[in-house]
Amino acid sequence: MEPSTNPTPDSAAREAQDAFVASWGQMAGAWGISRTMAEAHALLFITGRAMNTDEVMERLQISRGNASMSLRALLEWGIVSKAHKRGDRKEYFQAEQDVWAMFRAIVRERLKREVEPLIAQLHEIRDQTGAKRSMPRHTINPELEAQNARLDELLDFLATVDQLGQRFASPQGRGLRVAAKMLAKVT
Amino acid sequence: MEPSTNPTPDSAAREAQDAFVASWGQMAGAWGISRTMAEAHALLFITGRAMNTDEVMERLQISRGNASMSLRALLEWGIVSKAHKRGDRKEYFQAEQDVWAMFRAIVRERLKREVEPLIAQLHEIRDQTGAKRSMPRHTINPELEAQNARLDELLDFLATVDQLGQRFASPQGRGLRVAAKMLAKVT
DNA sequence: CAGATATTTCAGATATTTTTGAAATTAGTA
DNA sequence: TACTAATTTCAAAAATATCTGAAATATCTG
Repeated sequence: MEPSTNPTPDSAAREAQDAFVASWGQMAGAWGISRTMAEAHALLFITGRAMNTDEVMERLQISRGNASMSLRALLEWGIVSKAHKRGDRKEYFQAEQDVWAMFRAIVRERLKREVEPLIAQLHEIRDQTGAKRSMPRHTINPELEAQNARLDELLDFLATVDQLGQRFASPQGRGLRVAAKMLAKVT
Repeated sequence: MEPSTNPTPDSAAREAQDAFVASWGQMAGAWGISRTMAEAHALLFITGRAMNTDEVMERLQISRGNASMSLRALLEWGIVSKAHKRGDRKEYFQAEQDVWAMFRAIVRERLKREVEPLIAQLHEIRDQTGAKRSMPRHTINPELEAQNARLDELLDFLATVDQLGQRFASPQGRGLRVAAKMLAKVT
């Protein structure tokens, strides 16, 4: 004897997992990643298990290629890591279980991929239309000056975001969690 | 005499604008909004002018329908506002010029659209598999307990994010700018 | 090393999102 | 109110992004 213990063994857990995967997957679009990638992450996170490619494929009903690419991407984001099982040649994947560490990894990666390149591009654009201070008098053009001021403001903002992010999302990053909890309390 | 002042009057400003629009537009995908929406915002922000639909269409080379939808979406995000010119029946649109106010509006909107609905959904899922503390003894299932603990951790995290966001991105929101500048300095 | 298994890659197929453009609606003017 | 201009809507078209599946590559095992 072994099946048919009760109505269903832990189908409740299973259903909750599926619902979680679906919810997490819905968010994907709004954050610029593919649904599958979000779902794979959700599955690994909520089950807390290390799963191999075939298990993920099966559970999410996706192709091998898709599973491979999605899991790789999650590794690159640093929120999933590899694991191995003795006597099993397959690679296993497990999600970072510390929610704050996961969040820090995501912030770090977005800064690196999106904010920093943007800052670099904006600096180039800014330099196209004159150095920060003092230009030859005759060059002064109020419109251009105003435009440059807007760019400078934006660059200043982005630099602050980047600095703050760097500091509080550093891998050890005691920072954020403590700061957040503290700030959240202060009314 | 009027054209051909020099090589080009303020074509430099124009070129910088185009470059800025392109850079800003590139980010769109990663943040889950359409390229056009980002470009329209970039255009209004960098020029600092109030423009009507036709000007935006012309400048970005997009259709009327697209311009209408994109500008409307920007209004809903609260980072663009309407303006009117005397003797002109057209609606004009201008971007919020304060970068920090713009950022606050975006954060507020993302919390409302993405984080809060997610929290609600996760609570439902959480409730499916048992109340937070104390269950009938016989129901205890270590796997399920662990899964619920993960959900609780995540919910706790999201609640903190939401609270913090609410506080520092409130419309007046002195909060963030000051806090950010302060925190950024502390080494 | 040879064979077996696992993983990656990527061209083509699918699915999703975005855009167009013209008809319907709304708002302004005389 | 009748007319005109401005704006919105939305079905269909176009553009993008995502996914599949099988071939190519890499890795493991004896």
